[in-house]
Formats: sequence, structure tokens, C-alpha cells
Amino acid sequence: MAVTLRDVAQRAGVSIKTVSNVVHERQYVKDSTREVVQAAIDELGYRPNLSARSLRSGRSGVIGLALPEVRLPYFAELADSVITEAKERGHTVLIEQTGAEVSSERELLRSPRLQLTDGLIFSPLALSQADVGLLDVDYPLVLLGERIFDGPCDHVVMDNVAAARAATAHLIDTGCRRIAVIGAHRDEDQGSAALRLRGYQQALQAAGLPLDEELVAYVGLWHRHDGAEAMRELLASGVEVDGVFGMNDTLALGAMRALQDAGLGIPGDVRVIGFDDLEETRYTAPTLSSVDPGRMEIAQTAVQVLLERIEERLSGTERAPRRQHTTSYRVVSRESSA
Amino acid sequence: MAVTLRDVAQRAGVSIKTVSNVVHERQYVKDSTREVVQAAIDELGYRPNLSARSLRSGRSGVIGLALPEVRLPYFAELADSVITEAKERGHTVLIEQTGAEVSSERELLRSPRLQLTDGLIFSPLALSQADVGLLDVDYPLVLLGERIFDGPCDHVVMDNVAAARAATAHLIDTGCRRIAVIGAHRDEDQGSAALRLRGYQQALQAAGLPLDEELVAYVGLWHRHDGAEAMRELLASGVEVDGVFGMNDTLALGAMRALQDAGLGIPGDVRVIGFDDLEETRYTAPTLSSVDPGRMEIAQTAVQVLLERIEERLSGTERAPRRQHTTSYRVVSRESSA
DNA sequence: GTGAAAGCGCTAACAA
DNA sequence: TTGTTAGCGCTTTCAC
Repeated sequence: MAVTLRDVAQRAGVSIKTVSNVVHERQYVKDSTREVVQAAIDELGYRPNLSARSLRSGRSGVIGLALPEVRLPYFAELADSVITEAKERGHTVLIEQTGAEVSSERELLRSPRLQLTDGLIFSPLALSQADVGLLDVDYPLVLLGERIFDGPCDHVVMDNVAAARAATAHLIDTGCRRIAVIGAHRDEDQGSAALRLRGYQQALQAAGLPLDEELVAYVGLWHRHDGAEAMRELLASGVEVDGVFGMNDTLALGAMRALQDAGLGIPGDVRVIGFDDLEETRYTAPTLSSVDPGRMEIAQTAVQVLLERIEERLSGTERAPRRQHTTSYRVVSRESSA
Repeated sequence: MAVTLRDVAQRAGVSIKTVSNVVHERQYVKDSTREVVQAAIDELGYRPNLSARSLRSGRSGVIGLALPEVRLPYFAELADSVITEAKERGHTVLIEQTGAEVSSERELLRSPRLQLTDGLIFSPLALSQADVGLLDVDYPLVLLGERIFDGPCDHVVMDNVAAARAATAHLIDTGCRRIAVIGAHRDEDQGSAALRLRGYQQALQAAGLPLDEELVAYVGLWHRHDGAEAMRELLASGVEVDGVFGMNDTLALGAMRALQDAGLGIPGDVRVIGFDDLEETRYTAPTLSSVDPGRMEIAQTAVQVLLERIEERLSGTERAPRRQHTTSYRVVSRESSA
């Protein structure tokens, strides 16, 4: 059925080893031999069996990417960046969706589904510091985001507190005094929600503005629907608002929608800023100010670090200590806060 | 290093075959034996080596999904659906991005990167009928979309012509007489763009409206940017417009943005409908009417058909003839065409 | 420069 | 009901 190295060797009248050498473009092969072998490969349409190669060599060329849901724009863009970067480095990406449930995130780490993967890039949404022990797995793992610190693996993060502080400060600079924040999670102190809330609070304090709990909107998920819902409740509560910081763009877009439904002008009556710098923020009406989290940098760093770990593991090199890699962010001002 | 079947067998004091039987939850294993083996598995933390299993059994449990770019919302949602459906059926998904270039789509089909995949779901954007020969590959392949017909593989399509006709008819029903269409491609007669254009034309003819070439906007890609750009040009040309059919939601959203920038009201001055029914159409201002292409049905059908083919191939069963599977669509009316 | 052969971990046919 | 064993296709020492 499938053409194997042996078939090629037979056809070319050489040993299996020589064919392997040609396939891997190794030196120490006479040019004439190489040509004969290459001809046999082409004629027979030989394609290496990656399962066999993987079994033998211990590496499959596939890396796993675990995230809540690819349909969420932020993760779709992150996946794109990771896939692109991995391809650049000769690897393919297998995607696992965890749906943001703690249980599936925990299971994922021990899942046999990842077995033919050389390593994993994991962006948890629900796991907490208490789960840090689960991260001590026997395969290369790079963690994304700030839900867990001081884990036994490499970690790529953006400074959420500073970025949220900058976003909030941006609204303050443009004159806002009653800034609502949408996307807080109750009883959380490590996740993005908690960190961005902290940044928001720090900015208010730095500006000498009061922290008004009425301006903090708690939500379940960070979907558009939740942002719209939260904004509606905020408006219904009668609390005065002249600025909105959405913990991500999707929430902010939902909030914009609710504000517009209520007949409020953006940025006239209320200024809005989001977080993530999704492509669509450039095309909404009005265009949405946001924080660019440096997605490309995150993806590149994560893939690079992961591949280094994979290499290290295979070559038995002394393991470098696990590191935390911090990437940069940038506030992007658009119409919604002009 | 890694725990193998042999290690478990030794620890449990049974043969490797028995352990395998337990792992595969096969019958004919005494309960007491099963318990002992399970205990050993848990203690040692045994996880099957999928590369070995794959080499031996000829199936990896991984299916490939090739699409232009996951960051495009339609494909992000499609990927989500495919991954979810595949997981449901015990498979994982490896994603390949082709970037909508003919060359990479052609290469993809012969790529060794797909070698440890059991089969492929392929959504081409650039391949044309002329490439039909390339689809005659030696692995299970399911094609999505209508760029190629009568190929040597299964095919899941939605009736683009009928759906576009329905979308256009919807605008006509609400009173539009000068309907622009955005997203046409020059020199194409098989792709979604050509089919949707045909549906648009059929609807106009059926209503006795003239086909005005000035109302057809040609674009390169179907991104938001292209929609905005095309709409701007349309408006600048001075042609009269009271309705817009965007060949996908992204184009329609870009067009909406341009219309709003020009001070036109939606649906007051111009009614708009898109295509794809992206989640965000429910949250834009105004909400966008669209055509629901039955993404879930497409994904389910594609995965099911592919897994059947994989099964067939492995069991050496008589191959059922290649089939075309047509899924259903639905016009969803929202504010932009109310 | 090239060949022979061992074995990666697992599955499944065949034995017991 | 459980054990033995032959490879799946490849990589990789170690000879020649």
C-alpha cells in the first residue's frame, strides 16, 4: 500500500540507510547515489510515515495549543499567530478547546489526546493558583496569561495591571470622572479580570478619583452578550457614568451597543475603551479604542520557548531554569475615546 | 522514562496483552484482573504512546482541517464547530492555514505535514475546477464549499445561489429597488463569489428589476476593510443605492461603517444584509440581517462523512460512491433590513 | 560512503 | 480469559 523506505531502497538498489540519508539531506552521500535514490523517491511517490518517525525519534513536529474557544476573536487571532509562527519553524498545531471550565482545563493537562504532541502552549481561563501542582507535567509546557504564577513551567505574560491602568488613565486624561469597568469576576485574585480591575483601581487612585463599587460590573463570561447586559444594568441602576473600560473588546463592543440603544452618544456622552485590539475595533461605529496586548510577540515568544524546551529535552541538555517572559502592550486611541 | 505497557504489565504481574485489553476496555477480562491492572496504571501514571498506536493501527485519531485563516470570523466559527464535533467523536483537529493562495492550497494536498492525520477536511478559497485532479489523493478527503464540483471526493456544500437569491429577495421584499452587491470577483465562475452574484442577479430578474453593473462592487478579499472601501467607492461614484447585499457579514459590516460615515441611516436610507450569520451580527449597531449557512450542520456532516471514509479505508470495506451533501440555510432578519 | 540490524511502544493474530 | 510474538516504518549505532 503505502510506499516505504524499503521500497525505495529496493528500487534504487541501495540500502534503507542510504535512502534515509538522502531524505534527510545528510552529507556523506555520493552525488550519483543521491540522484538514483531521489529518482526512485519521485517515481514511487514516497512520503515518510510520520508516525513511525515520531515513534522512533520521539518528536512528532506537532505542538498543542489549548484555549477556551477559537470562536472568541481574541483566541482566533492568537491561534492564527501561533499557527503562523509554528509553521515558520516547521511545526503544525493541534488545537484543544477547554471551554473555560476548570474541570476540562485540569483534564487537558493529563489528556492522552496530547500524546502525539511534542509540547503544549496552554492559555487557561479558569485554572487558579491552587492548581499550580497540575502544571508539573512530564512534557514541555508554556503557560500563557496570568492566572498562575511561580509554576514549574515557562510562562509568557503581559503586564495586565499596568495595561489596564494605562487604559483607564487614558479615559481620565480625556476628561472622564465616572468610569465604569465591565468584566470583573467575583472571588478571583489572580486572573486577568482581577489584574485588570486592580489596574483600573490604581489609575483612579493615582488621579485622586474615588473607587465606587457601583461602577464595577461583574459578569460571567467575556462575551459580547455579557458586556451589553452589564451595561444595561449599569444604566438601569441610574448610576452616573461618563466612561467605560471594557476588560476586553468584546465586552466593550457589547457595552457600546447598549449605550447606543439607550440613546447615548460615544464618545459624546460616554467614552469607551476596550482591551485586545481586535481587528474589528477598527471597523465598528465608532471605532473602538483599545489596548494592543502584543499578540504576535506573545505567540512568537511562546512558540520559541516551547521549541527550545522540546529541543532541550530531546538532547538531554541541562535544563535552563523556568522563566517568565513579559511582553509589551500599547494603548491605541480611536474614535470611542477621542 | 515514559511508562510503557510493559512496565504496567510487570507491575501488575500480568502480560502486556492483558494491560492492552484493560486500556481498551475490552471484555474478556476478569474483574479482579482489571482492578489490579488499573491500579498499576494509576500508580505508574501510564499514558499510551499514540505514535506507536498510530504506527501500528494505521490511525492517529487526528483529522486535519485546512482553511484560509482562522482569524477570519467565519472560519473561526467553522473551526470551533469542527473541533467540537470531532472531539465528540473522539478525534482531535490539526489546523493548517492556506492563506487563500492557490499555490499553498495546492501544496497542502501533498504536504507531508498531513501525514499523521487520518484524513482532511478542506475548505479551499482559491483552488478552481482546473485543479480537480489534485483532489484525487490517497487519503480520506472531504471538500467544503463550491469551488469545485464532480471531484473524486466527498463534498459538503450549501446552495449558495439559492441562499444569495433569498437574501436579495429579502431586501426587495422590504422595498429596496437599487440593491448593490459587494464582494464580486472578476473572472470567476465557480466560487462562492460567482454563485452568490448569480443568486443576486436571479432575484433581481425574478422581481423584474434591471441588472445594473454599476451596482456590483468587485473586491480582492472578503475582509471588513474591503467592504468599507467598496462601499465608499460606490457612494463616491454617485450611483443611487437603497440596499446592500454583502457577500459575507464582514464585508457587510465594513459597508455599514462606510454608510454611517457618509451620514446615511440604516435601515432608513439603505438596508443591509450580509451572509454567514456571525455571532457579532447580533451585537452591532444596527444588528445585521444575514443568511445563516448552517455551520453546525456543515461541520457535523463533514466530520461524520470523513470518519466514515476513514473507517471504510481501514476495514477495507467496499467504498461507497463519493457523494455531495447539501446543507440548509436560512435568512435571518435583523434591524439593518427592518 | 554504505549496509545490517536492533528496537521505539503498541496491536492483534495465534496459542495456551 | 490470558500470554507470546511478529511486525508497523523509521532512526541510528556500529561495522564494513
